[in-house]
Amino acid sequence: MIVDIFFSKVLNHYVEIEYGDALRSIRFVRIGKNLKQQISHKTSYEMMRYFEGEIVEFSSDVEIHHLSPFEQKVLEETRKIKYGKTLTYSELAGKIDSRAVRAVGNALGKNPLPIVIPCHRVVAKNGMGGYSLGVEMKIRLLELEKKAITFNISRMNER
DNA sequence: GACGATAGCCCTT
DNA sequence: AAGGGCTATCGTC
Repeated sequence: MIVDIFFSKVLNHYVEIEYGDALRSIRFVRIGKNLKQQISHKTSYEMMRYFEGEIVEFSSDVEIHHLSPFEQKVLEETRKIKYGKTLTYSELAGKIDSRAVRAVGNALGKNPLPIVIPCHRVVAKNGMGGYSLGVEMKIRLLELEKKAITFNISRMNER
């Protein structure tokens, strides 16, 4: 088992990424008890670039087999949401042929791999909805992506 | 059975 | 127009 760690300026948090056979868990910690950066895995580099404002699609395999079938379906569907896009809880439910809108929210709350499984891109129909790591962080992530997208568009228009 | 990271309706100010 | 109460819905615990 490997644990990678680096500091994210935008979030003002350390990011701890645990690998087993595949990507196992991602956690954010505020205070580093003299944590030193340690990066050995491709996904960790991708995450660093993500936080720098690059438009990144994550490639790694993901360990979620310990979760219920429903939760796995929700998270797999969430994974398909493209960078900078958002979906509502009910739209996501519809995609997996369910009307359990609130159960979707509950499943997302158990997401062991935030960012890589972009649960911050699932929002309420009228408003932001919740986020297990605090709505503040959700907002910051969505803003990061919005900026990255508009920056990219303005670069395209330069030529 | 109760509880949600929901949503829609209906009522009041 | 904004906010509060009520209810349908359904997967977890």
